[in-house]
Amino acid sequence: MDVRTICLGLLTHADATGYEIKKRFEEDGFGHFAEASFGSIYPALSRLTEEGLVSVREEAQEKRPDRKVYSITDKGRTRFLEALNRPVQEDRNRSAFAFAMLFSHLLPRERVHALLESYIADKEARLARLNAHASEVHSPGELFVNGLGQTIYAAMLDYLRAHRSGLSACAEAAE
Amino acid sequence: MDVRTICLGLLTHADATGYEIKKRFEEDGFGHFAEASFGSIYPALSRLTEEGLVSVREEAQEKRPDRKVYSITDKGRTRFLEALNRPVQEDRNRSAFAFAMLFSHLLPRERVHALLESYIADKEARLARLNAHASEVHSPGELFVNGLGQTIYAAMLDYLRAHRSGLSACAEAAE
DNA sequence: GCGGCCCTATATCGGGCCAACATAACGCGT
DNA sequence: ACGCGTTATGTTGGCCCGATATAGGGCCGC
Repeated sequence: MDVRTICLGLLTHADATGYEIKKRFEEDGFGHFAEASFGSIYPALSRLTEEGLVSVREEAQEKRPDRKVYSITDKGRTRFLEALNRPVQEDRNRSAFAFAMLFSHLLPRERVHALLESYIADKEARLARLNAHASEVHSPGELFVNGLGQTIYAAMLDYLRAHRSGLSACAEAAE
Repeated sequence: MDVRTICLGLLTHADATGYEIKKRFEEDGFGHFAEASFGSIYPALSRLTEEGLVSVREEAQEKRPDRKVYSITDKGRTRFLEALNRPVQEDRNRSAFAFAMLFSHLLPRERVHALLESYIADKEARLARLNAHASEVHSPGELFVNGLGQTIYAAMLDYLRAHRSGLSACAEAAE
């Protein structure tokens, strides 16, 4: 699932600029499963244009940089379907928080506590965002993925809240 | 949480070769939160050696490549603690499965079904591995992270099983 | 009214990281 | 005798991210 494919997917919904592609994933909360930085989106769109998988129209704006609005072409749609039918890669997750918790016995109690609390706050915010967005979801697939995300965050929050005090206590003893 | 830090962390537990570092994360099931490929582990260990954060002893084996067993140095432990006390990066998750499900209305019913079933089987296997490893866990931190992983997988499986038939039905209608 | 900050918007660059490949020998099954 | 899986190290091409650059607009406080 490279960034070019992610861009093609977004463009099957609606035309968009590179900036909008990035924002949409963040706002819709699908960032849990797929995201990309500007440093990969802009080159991806350039190359998709070269390959004829998307087309561009430049909308000159007064006193702002030109908007480059990208549209997916028929060739692009075909290529996207091919990508969807290739074997899917395994999930890749990386959590610096979880990694740090593996070494909680090496950390001061306050550090473990602060890490836990800010992690919980972050997950709460993400859950709320997904929940807020659930009503304006169109396709059954989006509803499914939104629900999956909410399920994961809710389960994590339950667990984190249930174990927050226990871990901090252990860290204290080892300090 | 770069690969050098991950390697240092593993080496606080026990000396290891590059090969063993990779295996340990896979076997222990912590691969959900942190993992690295050989293509980054070996260069990471070389550079850690240059920087004096780890030391190497070569164990020549007959008729096998030499094992290079790495040990963390005092300087390495200090550096690792510094890394643990720096602000943690946000989680990064990428799921080609979830991304594909966003476009289930573009896919044939059998494809959606096959994707779902193999995804469920994969998560079941990972949950089982975490569960099997829970008994041989030493530190409270590891127990916490193991439990967090199990919680996530269990919640995902509940959700996937509850919604597997619904999604396939929708894909059929759109085919 | 002006300095600071966030938002829109595009783009590049260094460096990190991965997948695939290369090498090499062993043991096990068939 | 052949292939396959496991131990073990390493390189390479290419993808991707984070930081940075550029640039004007709007808004808030002072």
